[in-house]
Amino acid sequence: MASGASKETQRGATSYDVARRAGVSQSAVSRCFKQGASVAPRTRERILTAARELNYYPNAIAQGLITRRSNLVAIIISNLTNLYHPEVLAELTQRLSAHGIRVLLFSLAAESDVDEVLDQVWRYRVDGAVVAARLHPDQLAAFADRVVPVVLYNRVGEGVPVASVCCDSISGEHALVEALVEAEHRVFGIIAGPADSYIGEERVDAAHSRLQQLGKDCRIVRGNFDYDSGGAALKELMQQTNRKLDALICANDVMAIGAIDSARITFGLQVPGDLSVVGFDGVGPATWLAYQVTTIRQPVRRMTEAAVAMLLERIERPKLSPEQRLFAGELLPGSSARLSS
Amino acid sequence: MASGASKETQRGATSYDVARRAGVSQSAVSRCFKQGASVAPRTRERILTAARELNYYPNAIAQGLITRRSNLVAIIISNLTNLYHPEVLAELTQRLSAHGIRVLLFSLAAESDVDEVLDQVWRYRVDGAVVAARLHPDQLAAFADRVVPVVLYNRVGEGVPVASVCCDSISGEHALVEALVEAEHRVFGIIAGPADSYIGEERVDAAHSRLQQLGKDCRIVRGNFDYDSGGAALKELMQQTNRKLDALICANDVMAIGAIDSARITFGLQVPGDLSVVGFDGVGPATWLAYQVTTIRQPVRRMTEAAVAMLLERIERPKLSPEQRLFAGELLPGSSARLSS
DNA sequence: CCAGTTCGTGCATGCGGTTGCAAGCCGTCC
DNA sequence: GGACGGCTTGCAACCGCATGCACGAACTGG
Repeated sequence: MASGASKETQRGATSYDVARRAGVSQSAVSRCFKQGASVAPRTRERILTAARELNYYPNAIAQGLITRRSNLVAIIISNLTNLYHPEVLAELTQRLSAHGIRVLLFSLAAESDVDEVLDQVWRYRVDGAVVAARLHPDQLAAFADRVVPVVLYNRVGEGVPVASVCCDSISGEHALVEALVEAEHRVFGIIAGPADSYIGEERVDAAHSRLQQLGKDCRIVRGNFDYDSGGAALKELMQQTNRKLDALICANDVMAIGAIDSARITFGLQVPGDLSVVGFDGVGPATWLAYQVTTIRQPVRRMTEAAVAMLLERIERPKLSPEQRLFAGELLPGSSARLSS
Repeated sequence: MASGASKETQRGATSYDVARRAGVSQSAVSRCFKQGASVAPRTRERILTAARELNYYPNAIAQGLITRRSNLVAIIISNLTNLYHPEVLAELTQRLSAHGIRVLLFSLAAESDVDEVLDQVWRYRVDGAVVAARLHPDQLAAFADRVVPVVLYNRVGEGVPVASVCCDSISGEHALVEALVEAEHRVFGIIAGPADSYIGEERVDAAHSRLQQLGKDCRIVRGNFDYDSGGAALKELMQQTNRKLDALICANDVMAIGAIDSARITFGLQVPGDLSVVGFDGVGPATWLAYQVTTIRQPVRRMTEAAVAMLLERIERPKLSPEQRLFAGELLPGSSARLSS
């Protein structure tokens, strides 16, 4: 049934082939596959039968050419390996699929690839793009010029007004800091993300400023969001604080986990007994028994849903203003930090 | 510079626009963007200038229509969330990009979505597909019928001859089993993957049969590849073996980690002192200090490279035979198992 | 029974490129 | 000086489908 490669199926039957077999015109076939077009039930039946027999599927490429709608959306991700939410990508593609839109995936190995990627994005005449990578304002402006809607994911258009969906770093970090201060921690340290991560900086700034408001000083060391850098940064902070560190705020969960392991194994500390550690994101491993990281969980499902909704709206109505949607994360108490509550 | 939306850039300049501005025919423009076509240097210069001024990019959709090459490859993944190698996707897309091929990503939420996905795959006239999902033989046959090359990733065409790239489960599990037996473990347990995972079954069968050959008995409990199921399966095995279990073989690393945490925290055991645990895959967390899982690391880079190479070959020469490439994994000694070496 | 609708269908055109063919241009060689 | 060959370039015909328009048939109402 699935085999039997006749001449027609060899290279994909066309609407003409179907038309001939059903004894109608090509336009009838086209209408038959279009929602809400006027076709008599009997004809439709004949056409659908012929189509089935020929294994006909409308050529989306040709459709795209004539309708000027490719039904393609580009997803541009800076670094899949550092995407500690594989679910984000899965959720986005599944939600877009549900709306009849296909995903063209671009993964950047390096910042410098952005222009090459955009080149391809223009060529494929995508209907829109979801971007989880750092784009230069000029590059964002190029999207506006070409009237292709963009939604940034956990990024903001630095200077350029552009639609975005983010998890609220500021309120999240404030909550963490307040809980730590409330529990009377004394010596604070922060492990930042890489300097070129906007969201990393935002988290660190939020934590830092709230600490200052509450009259606490702190040391900041930079990591790069990965496991090893968490341990390395902890070591650095231990030196700087003469081992007095008792509260550690990490810009993401993976570094928090690295720091926890290092604290326990390298420094022989109790977590949270001697050192409280908090993270951000709520990734899978954060909930593992060995860690149970006290962290802020991003509402991934709601965020991806919002991103898709915003993008689809803007594909329909390109003039829509560049709304920014901010989602509050949920504080997961965990047990990597001593909290008073 | 990047702004200034003139009429021409509004909806994408066409080759006619460029031709008019450069004072040449449309075909000249086309040739100018085609590798190895004959265009006089002076003309080319004029055309490229005009193209730049108009922000012209050839319409890949139109090119695809006429050349019958979309330069699109579908990547079909069963469940991104369970893809414990995010790098696989990143590597595949980057390698394909390097060859001028774009990735159309399909993520399956459920098995039942396969037919819908294939529908779209046919419509977009992709040049080929990389599949890391379980397809029914009929579905694989459909690819053959339509002459669109497929390469399976860590899957095999059950009954259907189809190109594939796999990590050698059998030799990997044999190595692990032999090392455990050599170190004189006595009571063996296996945590299997879900029944519908071909590769999971293969790993378990390999471990089981080798154990039998070496005169060791073992108990098998099924998990589903995730963290929690590792702990749950360990609990089950502890009951079945009356707590005598001293060697645990897990079908993947994540379950191994779940089991390690559960052994230490729930059962108060030493790993590897009281219980040796081995996994499979070599995912990131397996190397974390707290675990250092003894496991088989898949050579992801070589495997993705091979997958891409095989696919490209078959796009050029569809008649190529359905080769299967098997890559040996590397034994990472780790420290979650007591080994004699 | 005829005029006015409504519905269904075919014709023809165009989306934005590619490419075979032939014509034009120019230099070369006998 | 004329024939010839190579390099450029334009012409025109598609690729597979969507869609405005016109026309015939069926249906309705007076």
